[in-house]
Amino acid sequence: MQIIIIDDDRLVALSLKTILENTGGITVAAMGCSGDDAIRLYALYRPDVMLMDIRMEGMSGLEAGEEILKQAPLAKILYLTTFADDEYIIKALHIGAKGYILKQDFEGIAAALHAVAEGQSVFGGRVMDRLPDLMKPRESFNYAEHGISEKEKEILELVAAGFSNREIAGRLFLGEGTVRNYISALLDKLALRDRTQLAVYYYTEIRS
Amino acid sequence: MQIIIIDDDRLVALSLKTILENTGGITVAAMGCSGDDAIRLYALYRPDVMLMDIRMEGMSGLEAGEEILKQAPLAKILYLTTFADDEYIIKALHIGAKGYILKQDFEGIAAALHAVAEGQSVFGGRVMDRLPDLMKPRESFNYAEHGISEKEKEILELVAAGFSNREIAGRLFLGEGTVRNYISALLDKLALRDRTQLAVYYYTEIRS
DNA sequence: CTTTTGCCATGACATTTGTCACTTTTTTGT
DNA sequence: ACAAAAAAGTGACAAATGTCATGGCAAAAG
Repeated sequence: MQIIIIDDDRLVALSLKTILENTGGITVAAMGCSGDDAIRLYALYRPDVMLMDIRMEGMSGLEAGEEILKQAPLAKILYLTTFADDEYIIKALHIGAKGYILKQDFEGIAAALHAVAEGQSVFGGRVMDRLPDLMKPRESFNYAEHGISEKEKEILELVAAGFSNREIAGRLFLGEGTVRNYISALLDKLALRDRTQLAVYYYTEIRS
Repeated sequence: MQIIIIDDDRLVALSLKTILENTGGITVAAMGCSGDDAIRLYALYRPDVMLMDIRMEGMSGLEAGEEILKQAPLAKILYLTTFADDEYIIKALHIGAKGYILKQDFEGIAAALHAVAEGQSVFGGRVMDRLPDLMKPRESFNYAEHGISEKEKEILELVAAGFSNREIAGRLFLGEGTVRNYISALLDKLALRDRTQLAVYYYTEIRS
């Protein structure tokens, strides 16, 4: 398996090369220390896996990865990082990286590379711990606990969809005043002030 | 590395055992075909990794995994499945599984096992494709594209937080009428009707 | 049978909101 | 320094919104 290592700390890059080439089955085709290197070397060598630091001077690993994937959508990029930063994790996932592992887990990097080469995606232990938080478990909101009736729930959803009282009334075959009353009741029960706060509440607390 | 294989299709389990034991470094300590087997065998052998089918007769792999993790929080469970089902993926992540790969990718199972043994988490290619959807892509909204200025953006955020015009004016040291004008401009640019739709837009399009 | 309760409606009212035309102030380019 | 452009403000107005007190009505409860 051929890989390319990109890290702006040349010592780290060299250490990785030494470790990985001695674990068998891995050949380091080239090494670089910047995002530009990454793009250039990938196009040149087409390695099985690209092992890249996510945080570098100048062009970040993410931008470089995005560019590489634009040119070669099947490229396999494995990011290396020193800490599990939520922002980076999400962005890495979004651009289509094949993994995100911590430099601390250096014993596992070889195994991760093999798995990535086989088409799997790999995440370091501590990185994984962050994922469930980012991926909302979608804990269903309990309307009953707040004393919200079925009809009130319906109205709340329409308000949260951006409809006016008149539109809601038309949709539910109710009087416009009735809708106003329902909204008043909702505002009271949820301790809010106006329909906009109702919508905000819906998106932050209910649909979270 | 010692593992346990759990699959209610004995033929599949046997095939896996044969394949894995011939790839080197992997020993199958035991095999089972139910959730109960999984719990019992895990407690008995304490394997490095538990390779388990997620879909089984009776107790599902998920329930068994939950129970195992309750008794041994550090247990490493790698789920095997035939298809990438969103529901299962989320639940598997939530209970703390170390991976979720497809049986079709059998060439990569050994590599995945090694990575998991080293503490990483592994996801099959097709499984990974589903993750960004489940995890809001949070693709940074481009305010400039809609001709929205910095101040307008600020106001939009305050509206989306549920503040009234008076409150926004106070917070930004602006006149109340000015705030209204800004909101009018925003509504015009985004082709919306009122502040509530503005909040809805914020949560659905921007903060996705 | 009445009483209560929940759901729907109405009308009056104060407030907030959105629009518009226009002025003042500040920034900026040259 | 001066004119153009952008940002901030004003006031008037119509429409939408939220509150409240009140009443009809049907089903459930007593």
